[in-house]
Amino acid sequence: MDSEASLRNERKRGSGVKVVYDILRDEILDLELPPGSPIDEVQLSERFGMSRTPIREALVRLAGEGLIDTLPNRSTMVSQIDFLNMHSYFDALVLMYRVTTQLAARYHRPEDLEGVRALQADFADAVEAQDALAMISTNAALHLAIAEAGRNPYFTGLFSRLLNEGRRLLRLYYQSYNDRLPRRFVEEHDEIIAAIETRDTELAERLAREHAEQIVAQIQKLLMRGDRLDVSL
Amino acid sequence: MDSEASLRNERKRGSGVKVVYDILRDEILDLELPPGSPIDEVQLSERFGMSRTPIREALVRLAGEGLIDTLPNRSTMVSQIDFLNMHSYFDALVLMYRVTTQLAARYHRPEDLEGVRALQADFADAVEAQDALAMISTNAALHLAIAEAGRNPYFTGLFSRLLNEGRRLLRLYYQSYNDRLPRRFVEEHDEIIAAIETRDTELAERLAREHAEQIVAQIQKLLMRGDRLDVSL
DNA sequence: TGCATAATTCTTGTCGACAAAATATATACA
DNA sequence: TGTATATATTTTGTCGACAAGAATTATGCA
Repeated sequence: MDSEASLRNERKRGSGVKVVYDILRDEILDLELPPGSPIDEVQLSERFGMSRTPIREALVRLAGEGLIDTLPNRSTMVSQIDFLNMHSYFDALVLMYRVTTQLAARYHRPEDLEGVRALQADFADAVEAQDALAMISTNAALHLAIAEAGRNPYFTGLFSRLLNEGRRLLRLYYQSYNDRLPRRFVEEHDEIIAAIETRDTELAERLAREHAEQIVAQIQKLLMRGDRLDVSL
Repeated sequence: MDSEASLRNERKRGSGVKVVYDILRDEILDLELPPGSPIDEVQLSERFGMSRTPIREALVRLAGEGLIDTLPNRSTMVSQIDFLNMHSYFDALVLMYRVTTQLAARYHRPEDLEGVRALQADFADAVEAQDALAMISTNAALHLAIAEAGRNPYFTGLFSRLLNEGRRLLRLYYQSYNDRLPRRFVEEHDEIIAAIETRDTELAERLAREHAEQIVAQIQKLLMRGDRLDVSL
């Protein structure tokens, strides 16, 4: 348990908050810290072997991204997944898929596509291996790389946040995620990348929309089945 | 200057960071702290009469929203306005105008429009009074109220951030902003509100787009004229 | 026993201090 | 005089401590 605390003295000055932030962020997105988990500052400070000050700064950052909720003067906990307003999430997700892909078709440079193709290969591997967790993260990385080729930091920022939310959401269901459908996603990705390469903005946008709607429909189907893990609303 | 510091003892526990955050945020958006201004923690702690700890947490929040840039172990300063990638900003702004207005037409409740109309009246007053600063802020408040009637926090959040950026940007030019054109904006607002009320999503979206493009063209014209204040790129 | 109040424990927000980086200044040497 | 090294100063990141609120437990009273 003190594998992290033992880094106490070999840590570079100023890296403290970033370490805590990165680790907690991953644990939240991977549901190792499920929604509603209490966040105890002193416990964290013991775990990471540092004082509460850098811990707190990391928590402020996490709160800024909506990953934790802080009640003033009272406890702070991992934020809930809002199943009631899910359509807001899907609307935003689909729109960001569309617009980032379209902008990528317009503004990408050839060298951008190398990275994108590498990530698409990773995604294909994950699908082939039926590794749902890897699928989730490689899919997010792929689409984020496409978004970055579109070179609009405002859209990329929101999209990144939405994909993270999705990572948390999908993690809820990843057991039921290994049917044959994802294989279609690989082909869809290939078509999207081709449309980007030929700078066909209209086609890229349309394919991205269809792709996004596929994904949303898939998630909604999972949501409807109600075989989700026991996590409070 | 110690009018803020004198609140030392009458301040409620926990309100410190919020006070500092709000004040600094306003000062940055109003260009009282122009881009590039150095942020000195000890100076702020003296000014607000509190220790550096709450100051720092406020700065972390500001950095999270991109309003200040923090070089590790080195100085932190008010973030620059990125004139080179302005088109990214305009793209995002126009899209958020469109989508939030469209969603408002779909999802608003009648009582939402009361608030919207009140803010539109404020905007009309500001235009009538040729008060450019008030125009900027009332216009932002109006469109944000419309966005909130659309009930998608992801879009509202991004839009809010963009409108803030715009507030900072327009503040650069507000002297040259008092020609006759804004009067058209009042009428356009009225049309948009009417379209929302009749739940004509398509019309609302189209009007919002035209409105946004008007505004963007107006800003770009100001940018091109080059008569901007002396602020470093 | 049930409920309201008081005492106690825990957690959070803030503070002052200190040490590591970085910056500025001074000194040495060519 | 100019450059390089050493010293001093400033600024930032972190720490341990403490006090205010909230949560919890204990106590008193009907």
